[in-house]
Amino acid sequence: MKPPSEKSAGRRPSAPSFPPLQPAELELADFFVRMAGILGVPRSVAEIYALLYISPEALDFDHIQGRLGISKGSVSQGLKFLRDHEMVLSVKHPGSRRPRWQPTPSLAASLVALLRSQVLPALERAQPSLQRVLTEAEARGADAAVIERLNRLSRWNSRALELAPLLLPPPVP
Amino acid sequence: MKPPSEKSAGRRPSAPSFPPLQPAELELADFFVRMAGILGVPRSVAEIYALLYISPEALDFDHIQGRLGISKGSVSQGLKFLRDHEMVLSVKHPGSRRPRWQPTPSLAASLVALLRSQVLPALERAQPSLQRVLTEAEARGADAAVIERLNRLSRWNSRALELAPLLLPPPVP
DNA sequence: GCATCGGTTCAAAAAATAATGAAACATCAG
DNA sequence: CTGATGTTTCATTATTTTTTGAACCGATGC
Repeated sequence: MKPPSEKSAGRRPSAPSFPPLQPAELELADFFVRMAGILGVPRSVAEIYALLYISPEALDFDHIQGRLGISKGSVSQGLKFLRDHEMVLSVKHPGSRRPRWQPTPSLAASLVALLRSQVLPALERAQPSLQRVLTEAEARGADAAVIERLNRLSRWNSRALELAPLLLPPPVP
Repeated sequence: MKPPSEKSAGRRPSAPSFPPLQPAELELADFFVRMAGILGVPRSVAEIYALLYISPEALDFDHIQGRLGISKGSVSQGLKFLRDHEMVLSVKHPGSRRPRWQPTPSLAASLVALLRSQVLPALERAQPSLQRVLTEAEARGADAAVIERLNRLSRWNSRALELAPLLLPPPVP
């Protein structure tokens, strides 16, 4: 399916004056990249998260870019993604205009938010479709076993939809 | 992240003598494709599953290829994937040499098998890494908060590993 | 044997996704 | 206002993943 191309071990050049990732940092990044891969989150995003996760201090934009050796665009988009999913927080250091970033306290909550954003929309979009398919099948007097299958699927989906908001309460924006 | 290219709505030409997917079938296929997409399962695989799911009869290789209008290679690989993940069963119709395929009775079980195969290996590979990262951090007297984070992560991971076989019992092959 | 059926494999082509970086934009300080 | 700073946008490029199809392989029947 997706044997996620291992070879990217070769380090990219870091921007001037920022040290590249150290072995332990690399290893953690690797872990996050792999996990993120399961849900199709791009590596640059996972790397940013890993870096913030292992850093004692909140880091600003340039630090992130410099240490990971990735482009401005990637950092910007990566942070946007992480922000949107409530996986990072900005702290405003006094004396500097640039926000610094750190992971939100609860990784669990972050994962929940992420799943939520991935799965829920799919379930929602599916609901009317499944309904239609089912009705159509019944209308044309389709095979009983098939109708039963479709029924189960549709019930599943709507139950999941009902439950979702309870288990994964949406943030109050 | 992955706005899964909608445009593939244009139907591919079906092989001679097999009708293309009907609207209801298309709609169901769409649903499965979307769901599969979340876990990075390729569309051809999802389409095959959807077709079997909505068909009253088990279908053979040529039927699948013909109705979906995809290549032999894709059908072969797709069926292999579905077999490997215990999502389809072959029934041998008497009088014909070719196996016919149908979905396994429990979609839930299938999903579990799929998740299992995706998540478990990642957790396993991660365990020693996380351990190393943690030890290293402690050894060099890293920031206490970071050590705490890493600890939690590592504990999480190993707990998940312990639990996994209980929740998702491996098949007896 | 050897020809045909049923598929599988795998290198090459096509499609999808992610990363880059220059230009555009927004905000703040003066 | 105006210039500098800090970030976002987005067309282009690079990378990765998926699909294709022809060559190949292993039955099975003759």
